[in-house]
Formats: sequence, structure tokens, C-alpha cells
Amino acid sequence: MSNAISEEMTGSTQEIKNGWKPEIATAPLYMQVAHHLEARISNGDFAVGSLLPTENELAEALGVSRQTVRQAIGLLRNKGRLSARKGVGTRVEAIEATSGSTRFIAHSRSELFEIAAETEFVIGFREMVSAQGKLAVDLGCRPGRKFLHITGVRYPANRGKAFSWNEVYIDSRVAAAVKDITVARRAIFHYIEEFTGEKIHEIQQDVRPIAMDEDIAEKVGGKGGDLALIVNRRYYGSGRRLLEYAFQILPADRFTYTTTLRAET
Amino acid sequence: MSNAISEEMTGSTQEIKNGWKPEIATAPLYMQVAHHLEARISNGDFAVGSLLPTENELAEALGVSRQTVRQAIGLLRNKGRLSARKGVGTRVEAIEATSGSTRFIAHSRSELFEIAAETEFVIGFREMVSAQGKLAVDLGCRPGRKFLHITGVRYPANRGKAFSWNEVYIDSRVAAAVKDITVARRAIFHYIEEFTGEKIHEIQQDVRPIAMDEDIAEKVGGKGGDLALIVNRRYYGSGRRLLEYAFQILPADRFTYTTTLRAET
DNA sequence: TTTTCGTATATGTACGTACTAATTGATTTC
DNA sequence: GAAATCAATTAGTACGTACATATACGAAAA
Repeated sequence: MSNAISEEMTGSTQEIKNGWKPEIATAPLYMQVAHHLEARISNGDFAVGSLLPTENELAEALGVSRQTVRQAIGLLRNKGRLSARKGVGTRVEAIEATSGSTRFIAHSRSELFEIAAETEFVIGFREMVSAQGKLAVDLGCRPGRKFLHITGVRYPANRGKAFSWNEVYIDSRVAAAVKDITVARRAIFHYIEEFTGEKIHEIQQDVRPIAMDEDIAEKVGGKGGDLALIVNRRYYGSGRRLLEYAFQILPADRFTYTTTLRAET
Repeated sequence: MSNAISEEMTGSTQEIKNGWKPEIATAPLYMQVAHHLEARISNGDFAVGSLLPTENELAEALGVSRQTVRQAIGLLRNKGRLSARKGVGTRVEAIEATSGSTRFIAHSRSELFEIAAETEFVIGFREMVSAQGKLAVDLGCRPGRKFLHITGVRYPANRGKAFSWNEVYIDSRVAAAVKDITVARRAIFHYIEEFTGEKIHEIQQDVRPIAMDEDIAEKVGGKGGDLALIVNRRYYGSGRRLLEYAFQILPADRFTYTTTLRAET
């Protein structure tokens, strides 16, 4: 079973293994390994459909324990990039099998990053609002609290057909994080994390179908009454403090939500 | 930090800990622990909103390693029943926070079991069909293959308002698994697993919004044109062999799909 | 009174070992 | 030639250890 890693390893030194230096980053080791593996899948080192080197081989090649490799593989399995079978090995899976549908729901925080990175949020409107009535209920806060309200359209990175209509409410205490942004190329909560240094610990998502009204339909290139999915997201910082609330309306004809469940045993 | 476990433990023997016998079942230990913890949450031993005993306490009380407890907790965290914070502890979360919405999408195979167990699938119609045209494409098989086609309505276990309209296609080779079933109280794929002994390794789900037609709307107590979600599921056995294909139509007014994403770090 | 600092506590990370069980493929046997 | 058997391989389970890091709480200092 000759593979890229072992071939590269043949002449490699101890300090740098497969061009990967574990000591530079601050993220947990297993996450670094996951990113490393993912990068090598993306650049073709590990072909889609093929088997990864065994866990023991990877552990030795990368200079980490098998446990750490397993944790990394676990992350990528959750994302659907890898699948494992006892007695066989770990297979590289295709990212998106179904045709014509775009991935829009994340299964992990990091996936939310990736989706945002592939799209651009063009901000069209912003104002400070005071949460009252339904909004206060949606935000789960007491009435009167101030939020920065931003609306706009999210486009694919190549600026094709509109991706979604977005509305975002940001806690006024952290709203400065996006004050100069007119086109967001990363997730909004990423700007907030960068600005405050505080990490978003938890994101709650819910999805419901709706029929688009004329206004929104026009902005995303549909017509009134067309089917769509509305995705609500609540972003919580430490101590379950709500920092951001956002919803997104996605035309139904362009999106399918796909998951794969695997046997736990 | 006095808790149910340690109180019960005080007078317990080594053989039986908290009324739990690890040796009876065949499932992995961490899964047994997860089920045990979940049961104790359900029956109120661990109150919603409170902190679980620490991992070390649980490990000692149950007579397993901390690693095993962590794996079990990990399962329940994925399901949203538990949330953990470094330096604080593991908190029991409410199952369903949002009002009026029912859980209908699984995040794991075991969750699919549970949802099925809480509902009854009343089979109204069944016939053998030969996959042609669109159906062959949906099933991803060559035309002419035989499937058992079953349709019916799924009700809550208490026989309240209809839950969903269901259509199921079962590979003719395993169709005998459900030949005597008129009301399914478990997941269909569970019958197949029991019959064949073969385990379903992977389930692919996708969700799209649709507008219900008159026929189906009537069966689930809505009216034509009402919004709904359609959930497609493909069930694969070993070697990615498609054993079952099913879709389910859920009236939008009664269902929301909710997930929580947590920081990986 | 408020702030700062240290300490205890809990989960998170990372390593190690050993064994279990599913799968594959070669070998043997009928 | 087909079926059964065995051995090698690989992911899965389970245990152990040690240390890192975020959090909460109380004591000391400003």
C-alpha cells in the first residue's frame, strides 16, 4: 500500500513531516491534523474514492498519536468528507453528490465558515433598532435592548445568481465589529469574534419553509409566492449571551438540505 | 455537590451500580452508558437545567473509565441533550425549546429509531412495482428492478393529528421483512435489519420545501397548496447497496428543523 | 467597596497500551 | 470448481496516565 505520505516520508527529516509543522498553530492538534488531511484531499494527494493511509501510518507519518488521528478523522467524518469501515479503512468521499443543489446548512461551526467564505454578503441597509414586540421575542431579550439591523443579499463568490436574502441583528455592544463592512466575505460572527476576542460557543439553527413575498422574491430573482426555506440562526457567546441573530431566505428551487447518517457502531 | 448517583452509591454493592448492569448487553459500553444517562434524565434523576455529576464521579459511580463516560456524553451532546463547558460542568438541556414544533429530522441513526418509536406508520396500500423512468433515477438503480411500494400515514403514538404522508420503496429481496406488517411501530429499516441480519450502514437524507397537492393535504389534515417539507431518505446496506428508499411529507405548520452547532474547541 | 489575584475544579487535549471485531484474500478442503 | 477455513489487516472499544485551560469562588489588596 504505497501512498503519498510514505513516499514523501522516505527521504524526510524528523523536523518537518510532509511539509507540516505541528508547532506553529495554537489550535488543538487534532484540529490541525484534520485541516492538514482536508488540504491534502483538496489538492489531490488523497484521491476521492480512495482509501486513506491507515490510522497507524498517519499517526507515525505525522508524529502524533493514533488517538489524535482518530479525533481528526472523526471531525472529517462528521463533515462527510471521510467514511470508515472496520477491517477495511477510511475512504475519501465526494463532497457533494446530488446535482444542482448547493450546500447551505452547516453541521458544524467550521462548515459555517466555509459556506460564508464561498459567498459574499452585500450589505444594502443598516440601522440601529430597539427590540420591541415580536423582535424582542425572536431575540429572546427584554424589550428596549439595542441592536444593529443589517439587511442585504448574499451572492456566490463568482457573483452569479443571488444566493439568499439576509437579515442580521447584532448586539449593540459588539456592533462596531462590522461598522466599516459593506461587503462581507466571511461570516458575520467571524468579524464579531475577531473584534471582541470572544468566541461564539454555540449556534442554534432552525429551518422552516415559507412562501416568499414580492419584495424578497424580487431581490433573489424569483416571484411572489415562490417556495423558499427560512433559516434562523442565534449566536451565543460565553455564558449563553446572545450576540447575533440572523435569518436567511433561500429560494427552494436552488437548494436542498442533505445529510448522511452513519451507523454509530 | 451531592447528587443522585453518589447518594444511591452510598449503599450500593460492586456488582450492581445504580441499578445498572454493564454486562447484559452487546452494545459498546459507551453507548450503554449514554442510554443509561438518557434514561436517568428522562425519569428526572438528572433535572433539566442542572449539572450532571462530573465525568470522574460518573466514571467511578458506573465503574467505567472517564474516556468511556466522555464518549457517552459526546453522543448526548451531539443529540443536544447535554452541553458542556470547560471549568464548569455538563448541563442537561431541554429537548425541545421551540414551541409547537416537533422533531422530525434525525442527526443520527439512533435518533431515527426514536422518532419512529414515537409514531405509528399505518400502511394503507402496498404493491410490487418495477422501477422505471423517474423512479429508477430516484432509486439510483437500473430500470426494471423490482421494489415493494408502500404508502400510508404516520401518526403520533397517541394517535393525534397526522404526522406525515409516507411512501416507501423496499428492495424486493428484503421486502418479505414487512410482509405481515399493517401498522409499523418501529422504523421500517429496523424490520429489514432484523429480517436480513444485515445492518444499514448509511442513510442519506435530503429536505426540500414543496406545496402539497390536494390528495396528500387531505390525508394529513391540510388543504391543497399548503406548505410542507419533503424528506427523502436512502438506506444503504454493506457495500453501499440500496435497500430502501422512502420519502415523507410533513405539513410546514407543525414542523421546524432545529440544530445546534457548538464550537469544536 | 471594588479590583486583583490565586486556588480549586471541571472539561479538553494528548499520549500510551491492549484487545475486539469486521473484512479481505489466500489457502485448504470437499 | 466451489465452499469452508485461516491469517493478516484495519478500524473500534476501553482502559490508563498526565497535563492544559477555562471558569468560579474566596481571599487579599487597593
